[in-house]
Amino acid sequence: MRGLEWLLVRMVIATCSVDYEGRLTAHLPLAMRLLLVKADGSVLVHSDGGSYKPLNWMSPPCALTESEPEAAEAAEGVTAVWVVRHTKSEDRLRVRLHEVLHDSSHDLGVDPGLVKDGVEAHLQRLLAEHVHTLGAGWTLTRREYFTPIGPVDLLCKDADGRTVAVEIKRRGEIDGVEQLTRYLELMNRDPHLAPVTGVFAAQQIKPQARVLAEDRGIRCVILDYDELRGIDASEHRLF
Amino acid sequence: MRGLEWLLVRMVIATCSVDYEGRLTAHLPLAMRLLLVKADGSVLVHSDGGSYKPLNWMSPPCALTESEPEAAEAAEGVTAVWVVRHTKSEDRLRVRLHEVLHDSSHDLGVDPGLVKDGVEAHLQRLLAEHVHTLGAGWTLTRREYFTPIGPVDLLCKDADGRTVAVEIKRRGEIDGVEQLTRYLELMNRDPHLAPVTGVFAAQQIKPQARVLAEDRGIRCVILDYDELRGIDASEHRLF
DNA sequence: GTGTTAATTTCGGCT
DNA sequence: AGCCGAAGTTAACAC
Repeated sequence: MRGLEWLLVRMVIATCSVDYEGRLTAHLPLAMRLLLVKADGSVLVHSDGGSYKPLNWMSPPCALTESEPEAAEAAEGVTAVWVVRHTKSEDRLRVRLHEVLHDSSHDLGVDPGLVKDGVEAHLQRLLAEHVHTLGAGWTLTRREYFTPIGPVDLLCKDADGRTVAVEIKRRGEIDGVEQLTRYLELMNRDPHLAPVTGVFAAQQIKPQARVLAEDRGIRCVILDYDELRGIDASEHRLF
Repeated sequence: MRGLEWLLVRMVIATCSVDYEGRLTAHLPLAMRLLLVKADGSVLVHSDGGSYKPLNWMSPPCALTESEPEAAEAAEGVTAVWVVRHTKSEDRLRVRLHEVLHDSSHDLGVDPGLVKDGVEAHLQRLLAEHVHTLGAGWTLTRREYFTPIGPVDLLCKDADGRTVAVEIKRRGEIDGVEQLTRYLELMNRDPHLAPVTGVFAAQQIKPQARVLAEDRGIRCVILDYDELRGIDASEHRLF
């Protein structure tokens, strides 16, 4: 039971080489690196640069086995060998440690978790409240209008009462255009709804997505999150 | 100049709260966490669980400023404040440190980098060399055959001289079928190319992707990377 | 549990 | 430098 274990993070600074075998094969030559072993057995191999992604890693659920090096390895300077095996798949990570400069463990306890704001769901809510930004006289029929193949983000009517399906993305790519196209095809088969036109609304629209959308008669609209949010200056400044 | 700096990784274990403002707004309540500061100024906030992704972070290029807490913060137990600003954008990360249990820095030096093998590019090269595995008498016309909406992985001719477009994926999902479908639609509009049929080739094909592909008359082929690579038994077993 | 979609995606390749 | 597609994507959410 995880609740009975110590929730420790282990930090090791050591020269090491790393081999991964699983969905692909990968190798890290001998160098000084930071090794993190989390409470759930997962292992992260970090260098001192790059982004948050480790050079190599093993995701939970997995288990670490620490063992003595074989004679041939010891002769090359290996002082310890870690083998991390994924519990469900055949993925394996092997870390050969040479010189260890630091090795400490710390109890972190449980984490309350991250609170987010400003993702796609918020864009949808904001645009639903300000649907007039899509055109004068536009009105909202429904948010999350359900079809057999999934929900249409917004169903609107323009000033002339024509039905418009709106697909909202933070970043507009080809996938989103395909998604909206499927909805439009389906809805235009329904004589109660047809004709339905489409709007592809996103904070950013990639050129290829725009070309595809406009080729299919779908209008592209760039959304400005701050503008939609309006001057809600009530929010306090953190910085 | 980065070359003149010490390439250090700093590891801090501390109770802290974290606020991020940038592409979204996010907050981490007060808890014990691991903070990593890399040589390029990037910061990672890790808990003791989850995957390799930090709870919160700042990607390079960025700069960290460590400062004293304001009086109100100090009264709440804050002992230090880190502000990490992204150099190119308005992204900001604020870490309020309370109790610090560990704080050490280590020189890692430069990393030789990761060597990968077995990704999609290799599959494409291998299948191009062994296009006969798709059918007796098949020949390769072109790799990366360009269309206005993107490159077709392989363009082949079958034993009867009919043109076939091959889409290669490591893992075959619906997106890949949609992609191939778009290519086929486009190419079949061109009287010089039409008729063109499709092959969806992947190491693994999800059932829904297979159904969609076959419903559209696209043949599905499972690729065996080891088989394509041949019996290169020279490679030694690591595990 | 399986499948689908979003992500502060990150990362590499190519134009 | 920007754009595009893959990733050992990971993670959240719906069914």
